[in-house]
Amino acid sequence: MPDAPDLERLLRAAGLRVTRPRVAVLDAVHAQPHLDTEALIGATRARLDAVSHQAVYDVLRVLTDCGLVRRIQPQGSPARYEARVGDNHHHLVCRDCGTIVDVDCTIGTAPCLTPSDDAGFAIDEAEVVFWGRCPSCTDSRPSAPRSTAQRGK
Amino acid sequence: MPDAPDLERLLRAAGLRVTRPRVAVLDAVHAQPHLDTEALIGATRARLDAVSHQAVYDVLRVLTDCGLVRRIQPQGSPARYEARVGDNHHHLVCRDCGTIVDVDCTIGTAPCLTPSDDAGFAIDEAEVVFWGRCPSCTDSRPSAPRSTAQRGK
DNA sequence: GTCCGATCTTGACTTGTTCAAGGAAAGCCG
DNA sequence: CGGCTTTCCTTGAACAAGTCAAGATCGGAC
Repeated sequence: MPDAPDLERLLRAAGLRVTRPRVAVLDAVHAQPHLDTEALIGATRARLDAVSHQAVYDVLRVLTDCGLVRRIQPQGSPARYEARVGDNHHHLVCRDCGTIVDVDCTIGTAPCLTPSDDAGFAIDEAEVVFWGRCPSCTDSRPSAPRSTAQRGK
Repeated sequence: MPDAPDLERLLRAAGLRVTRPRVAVLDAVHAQPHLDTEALIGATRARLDAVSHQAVYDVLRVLTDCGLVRRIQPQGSPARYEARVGDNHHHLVCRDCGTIVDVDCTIGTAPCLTPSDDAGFAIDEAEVVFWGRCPSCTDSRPSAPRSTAQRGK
């Protein structure tokens, strides 16, 4: 996990100004992947006691736009962010508790799959989400109710 | 495309009461795939002049729960619905205008892919979204701004 | 050290969706 | 066909996530 100078370097390399909120948000995303915005606001405030939620939203947008973080948003979940970018990996999502786990892409380069018929589209990414039930949810409730993904609150 | 008696049969087969709103919503979803909720409310009202938005939300939830329609929700877009269910097909989404196109699954049976490492998950579905630019957007703006998917309003 | 423009704070506002209470209608039964 | 029960729909309010806008503040070039 990169330390503060590394993070600053990342920001500068992307042509962004280095500010305390940006470093803190970027650090939080590196520290814990797949957090939603609300959790990231909390994690950012733990690093830097006062930041507005708006600042976090802005920073996340900027970081996403310049490719320093990736935004993912499985159905039924608010936006989540992760720092693994550029390696085209995919995700496993638990239908019961909402847990997200990374999976490496089997193929390697983006887009790792190509559709049978591209309908004339210029495709640049294939996003894959594997839906299922994580080990602990499988154990606790062998056959759970079908519901849209709800994260354990 | 199924006609009214077919739709009623579908509802009954799923163990649901047949009501005018349900038939109308189901018909609308069959008629035009990939509409969002707001558009579906409009389409439903065209068939049946007064329906509350809440009824449409409820009906869509029920239809989704019993598998008569499928709910999809690409990043940055509100929920959309389609009547093709059970064939495990995937989607192509235009980053510029938000257009969604169906693509048949190359493999055939769900889950059509398996991750390199399933982390102990019991996986039942692999959802694939191909991101790119549709033919008309490619023509009009050879290199467009990167932005979260916005549908042309 | 100064200055300019990018960035953050504050606070209100949209949008998409859900909750809750009561009235209406579907379908069973006689 | 008419009543009864249960499910469904209407109305209206509430909620969550995210966005907009105006002004204060800070980063970094000079």
